[in-house]
Amino acid sequence: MKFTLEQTDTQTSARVGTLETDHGNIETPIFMPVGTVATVKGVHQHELKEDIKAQIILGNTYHLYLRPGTDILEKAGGLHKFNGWNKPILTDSGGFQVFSLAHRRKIKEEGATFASHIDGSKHLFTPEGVMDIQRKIGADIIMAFDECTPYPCDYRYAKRSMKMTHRWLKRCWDRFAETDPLYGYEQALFPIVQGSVYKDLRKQSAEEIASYDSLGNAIGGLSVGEPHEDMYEMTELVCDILPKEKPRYLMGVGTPANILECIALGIDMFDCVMPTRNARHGHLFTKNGVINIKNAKWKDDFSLIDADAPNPTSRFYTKAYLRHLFAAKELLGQQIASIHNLAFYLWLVGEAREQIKAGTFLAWKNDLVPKLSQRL
RNA sequence: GGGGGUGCGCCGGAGUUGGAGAGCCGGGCUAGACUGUAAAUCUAGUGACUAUGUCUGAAUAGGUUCGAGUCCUAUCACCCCCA
Repeated sequence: MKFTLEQTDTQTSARVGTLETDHGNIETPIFMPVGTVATVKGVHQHELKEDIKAQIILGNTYHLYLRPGTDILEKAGGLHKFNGWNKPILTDSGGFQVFSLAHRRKIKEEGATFASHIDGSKHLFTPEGVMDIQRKIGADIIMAFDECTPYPCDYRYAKRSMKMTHRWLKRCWDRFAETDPLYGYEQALFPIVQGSVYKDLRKQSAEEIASYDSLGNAIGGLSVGEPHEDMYEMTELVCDILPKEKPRYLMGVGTPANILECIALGIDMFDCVMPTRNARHGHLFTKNGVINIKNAKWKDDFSLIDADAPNPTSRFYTKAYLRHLFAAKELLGQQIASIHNLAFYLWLVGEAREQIKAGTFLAWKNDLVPKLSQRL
């Protein structure tokens, strides 16, 4: 795996690069659709490739380990073969589930014990075990096992948690180093910066993560409810410390505006459930603002969902039809909306890339950001 | 034509053995939320008005009663049985 930094913006810290993997190249900045349980909900792989233009998708270690289970994924020959997606995959480690399933788990130095959200069975996730599971799943990029701290989080807890995440990282790193990929292609382990919203902790953590000879680095523990200013401040601080020649992945972010602002701060990779989850709830993103397609005002609006969209699906169906599908609770509505939102997110990062290359990124971003949150 | 039954919110249920209702549960409708997915989920509102309150309201019109959605009479509508 190799990252080439091709260009850096002169007015901001935005970058253009290419990450080469054994499953193909990823042009950064990039947005990675989330496919927690081996599927980007409601979207076919061919739609991801042809309509949405996704270059890499996510899976989740915790969910895939519980179902279908690593034995099935090994028999299939890895997640790529199992779900038919032959481009790059990144798996999250289960660190986010330490946060989101907080009341179902206990954290110890050894690892985290979960009560399965499916059947209540108990499972111990250790840094070593999570590396082994991710070897079996076979993603191109795998994530260190961390604790994603909640917001708000008091300083003492944030500091103690961060230090444990660092110790867990060492254990992940060692296990990763002493094991090999199972399916004949390279895997890369990305460590994760923590430290909540505390500058000194973020600095310490970024320095610790930067000391590893990783192929890329991630920033976690943000977009958990903190003010946007805090998110941006922490991102900027951490980006200044992380090595420039390696890709930087901001985990779980975000809104279209968040993504543009964080590209400007030097982030190369993003993932978020927002485009897919909100799509299923009738919330569409466009470059002119957001549409709640369930609203009555769209019932006889026969204009296209997004006449300017780069993808065919958004230029094929009308708003009135899509609203009808949501009103009737027809599955196709959620599928169309998911394709639309993901295609918009991929357009957004692709256009950002072009604007950086052209030297017009800052003006373009500043013009677009206020429009993105307008309600249509 | 005769007999029996049922009528309250946009709809479907529940409930009301004369005593507190703008009112229980679903649905529908109208909005809102959603950031490394326990999420095709969750929350709120949904009689009117001059609106932190007031008024009207249990098919319609009367009656009995301190008090009626509940009892009585008539009418109307729907359902069932008989002819």
